[in-house]
Amino acid sequence: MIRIGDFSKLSRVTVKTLRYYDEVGLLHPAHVDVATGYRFYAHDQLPRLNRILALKDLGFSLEEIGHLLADDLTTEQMHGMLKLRQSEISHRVQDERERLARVEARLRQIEQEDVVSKYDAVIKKVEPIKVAAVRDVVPTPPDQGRLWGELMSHLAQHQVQPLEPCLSVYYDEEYKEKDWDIEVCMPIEGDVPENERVSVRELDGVETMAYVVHHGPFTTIGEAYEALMKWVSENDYRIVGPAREIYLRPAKEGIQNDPDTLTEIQFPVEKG
Amino acid sequence: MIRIGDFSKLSRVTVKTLRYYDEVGLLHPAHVDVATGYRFYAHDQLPRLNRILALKDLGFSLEEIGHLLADDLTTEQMHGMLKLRQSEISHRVQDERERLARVEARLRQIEQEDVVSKYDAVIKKVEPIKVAAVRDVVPTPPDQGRLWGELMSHLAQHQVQPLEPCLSVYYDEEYKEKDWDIEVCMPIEGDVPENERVSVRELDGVETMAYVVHHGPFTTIGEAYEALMKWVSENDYRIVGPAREIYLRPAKEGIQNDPDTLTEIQFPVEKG
DNA sequence: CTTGACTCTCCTGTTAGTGGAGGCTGTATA
DNA sequence: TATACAGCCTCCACTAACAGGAGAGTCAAG
Repeated sequence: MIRIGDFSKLSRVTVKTLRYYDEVGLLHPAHVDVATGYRFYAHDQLPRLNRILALKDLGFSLEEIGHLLADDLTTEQMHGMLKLRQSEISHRVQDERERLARVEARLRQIEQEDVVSKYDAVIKKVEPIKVAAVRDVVPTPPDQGRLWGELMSHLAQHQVQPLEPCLSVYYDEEYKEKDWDIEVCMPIEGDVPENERVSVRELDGVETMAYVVHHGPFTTIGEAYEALMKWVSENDYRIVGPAREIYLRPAKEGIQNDPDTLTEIQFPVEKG
Repeated sequence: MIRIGDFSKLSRVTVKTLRYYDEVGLLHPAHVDVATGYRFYAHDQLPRLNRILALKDLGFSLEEIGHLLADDLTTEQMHGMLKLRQSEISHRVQDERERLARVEARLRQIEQEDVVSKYDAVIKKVEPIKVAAVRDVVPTPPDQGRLWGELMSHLAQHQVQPLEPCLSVYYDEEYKEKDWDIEVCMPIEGDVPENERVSVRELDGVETMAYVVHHGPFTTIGEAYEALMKWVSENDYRIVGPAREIYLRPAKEGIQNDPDTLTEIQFPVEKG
């Protein structure tokens, strides 16, 4: 019979941990003195403790270890648990490696430009969203105001309450000097009749959407695009769909340099 | 002014999380109604929230993010934090990859032998330990009994209380049919005079000691050695020192096949 | 006025233990 | 034999970053 302190030295497991394993039922002492509550361990409990340590080392939780030890499972079951563990760990490895790549991209950015970017790119998931939309080719982005006029008057005409926030989709794949293919969208609930100018449809949901939020006048929105595109390429993503601009707080009617607008720029992306 | 639910939809951050960030001081709402306690956010709080998400994505804790946002730090400080993060993450990646290798080694073992080994190899750290020892070449391991006799009588002669557990060190690098170079060791406290047979010294501590515990008669201890050596090679370690046998519960005087002995077998190892 | 959606605070639970307070127990020494 | 002290006990609080839920108050629409 070995007292807890000696068993702790023998096994190199702290006394606290041994008591905890007793409490959660992983390893009860061979004998407990009823009068004093002292725990006494037997030598032959060491193999069990070592099995616990080995399984912990493989990444199993204490609860899983409890089942593994209690259920006396078959080789196939053990095999299955290990397979599961394997896939979980390799996912974690993958995640951490991507995180590492992001950190390194940030480091490179700081080293090259010696300044911390004001833009923070993040990935999120975007749900599908029902919108009323007008799509057309306009000379320059500010000219989309005309499309907004069309869309809003159509909605007003049918007494549909638009939801917040509105957005535009930019379909051109490369940069253009003029003639932009733009769709202006208003999220709606319920139904609105379509016509030859106004369509009603669902914008696709996107699993991995990279985005930044631009705070400032529209005239400097190019910086946000630049920052986001740089982040996308440095983090080994590629753009797989049209960009969106979400007008979180739009400019006052037609004022192009309202200094207090808030615009989210989104790119659907995929790894590689 | 945006209510918490809408701000949650806008940012794709749960209401619970927003309340938590308020509580820990990461992001207080722009305004809180004193009467109702309702939180109201402003559009221009989104960039800050996105910065929080981006930093979280890089692996910073919320506490670190708090400092990063509050202290308005220099480029060099940011650089330093990122470097630290980089090294932490790459360590984690390394750890997880080693864990993955261990899981895969177990899987291979199950697939090849279709049976779950009764031995569980684990790595632990071993502290230096002061011992009295007798080292000599003996024909076969069971002949070390003679050395034990010498050692014990010396200790008894000087009235030194031996500590538990005793151990042997096996110095031969390759397997031998006969003539084993063995040192028998008794941990002691305090001082004992040496003589030409008995030395007193410190056994080295070992950072990474691989070990298994053998439960059963000495005659089958070969299986434990085999299992440990297999584990060592499968997990890409190599043996970098003499093996030790720790007699956790020794056999009754000279009985080679006491079925209830407990022996720990240790190999100092290194990665690669 | 009622309904239902939204919000509030407060409490508990999550992992695998660690740290500490306050109080027994067992042994060695004076 | 008294006492010091190491070792042991239980119970409680704490960790990170929230999630889930109870019970109660708030708001706008019908």
